[in-house]
Amino acid sequence: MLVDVDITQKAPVGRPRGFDADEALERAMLVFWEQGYEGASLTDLTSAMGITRTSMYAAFGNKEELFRKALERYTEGPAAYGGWALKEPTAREVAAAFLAGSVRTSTCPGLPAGCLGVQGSLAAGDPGQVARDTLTAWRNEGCSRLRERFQRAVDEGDLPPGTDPELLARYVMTVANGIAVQAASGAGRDALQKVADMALRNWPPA
Amino acid sequence: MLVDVDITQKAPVGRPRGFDADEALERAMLVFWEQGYEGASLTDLTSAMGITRTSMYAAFGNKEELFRKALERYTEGPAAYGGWALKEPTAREVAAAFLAGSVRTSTCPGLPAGCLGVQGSLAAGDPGQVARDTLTAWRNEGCSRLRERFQRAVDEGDLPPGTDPELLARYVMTVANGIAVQAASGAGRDALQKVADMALRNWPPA
DNA sequence: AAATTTTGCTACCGATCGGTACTGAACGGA
DNA sequence: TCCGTTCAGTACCGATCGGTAGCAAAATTT
Repeated sequence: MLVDVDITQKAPVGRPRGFDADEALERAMLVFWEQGYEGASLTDLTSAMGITRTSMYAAFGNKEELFRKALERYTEGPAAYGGWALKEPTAREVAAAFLAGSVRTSTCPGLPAGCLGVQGSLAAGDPGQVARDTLTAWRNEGCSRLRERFQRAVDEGDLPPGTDPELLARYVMTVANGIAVQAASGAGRDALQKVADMALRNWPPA
Repeated sequence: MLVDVDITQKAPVGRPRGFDADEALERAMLVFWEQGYEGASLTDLTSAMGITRTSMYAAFGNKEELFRKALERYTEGPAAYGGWALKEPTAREVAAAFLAGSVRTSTCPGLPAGCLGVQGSLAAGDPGQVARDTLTAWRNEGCSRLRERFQRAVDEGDLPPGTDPELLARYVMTVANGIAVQAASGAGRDALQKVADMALRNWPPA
């Protein structure tokens, strides 16, 4: 059996889709962010995306897949501060950048308050457990990235020997998660940045 | 028009209810805690409560009222540590007791992980906005209680003059909320207690 | 121009949602 | 004992849930 591999990526036979899939995904992400997985109905989603149910299923699979892809977009978009923070030179700057990014994204004007990775689905009934588990894994993944980064900082002498990277990572992630909840409760950016500053006042010295 | 006022409270005419309303409410609270407001269907709730839909509506009103009453029970039960913590003699002990209580309740074996006041409803669609607002008010109420307590601590000299009680309260509540999210993500009691300890290492001296 | 493929649309699927009408039985007060 | 009230249970309400079938129009390939 011969298979034609599309090298030029220019030959999608048939009528091309009439909407921007990226922008549609962006809209879906915002709805999930604001209303959570269970609270976002297909009607909410598709009307925000500007497409019909048929087009949505053809382009994204189903609601769970749409959520997964929206989370990926969230990770590379509003939550990209997580990856950037890991590149800071010192552990303390990593933590500060991570918390500052969390504050900024959770309180961004024009965007939903809080964090999709937290309020997307913390507790759910049967039909929403896949989404819930996906988000749990997402948060724990972030925690692991921080831990690895702090472990490196210990190895490099950036953090005092004997420092527990696991604890530090959990601590930073806990504060970030709390910031997200507080933002969803209506807390403002300045107040939360002060909280983030306070959370770093006891950081291990270099 | 004459009205008979029931002074003895011993004359409920008609057939008495055949179930323990308190225990039924307890069961409902657990379902809301585990699955959230939107994720808990009436079928889930009533089958856990061991009563029929009719009895539930007669005894508690509707789903929103049931949730409100379940939250009250949660406040006086698993979340009673909040009230106890305020009675500690010093601000630092208040904060420590609050966070320790948050860790214990969020990771109690046999109970759902996390905090009903957080994961009950952080983001919701239209039908769940009342529950969401109720929880937001509940969390902000807790924040206010802490602020008042810390204000008193400042007035009494327990905290250094110039200390910002609002910031302290927000800080403690943020960490507690983060602990709840972490517990819902599977974090264990010991790990979270270490996080709570770390969060208090920079507490203002007395 | 023919062939192919996806579009956008309506209408619909079975299942479940929160909530209620109706019924017969069980209980208390008179 | 009889009346009045509330019980628990079933069956059902309209609405909405996530997901699809079928179709004519549109757009790209060959």
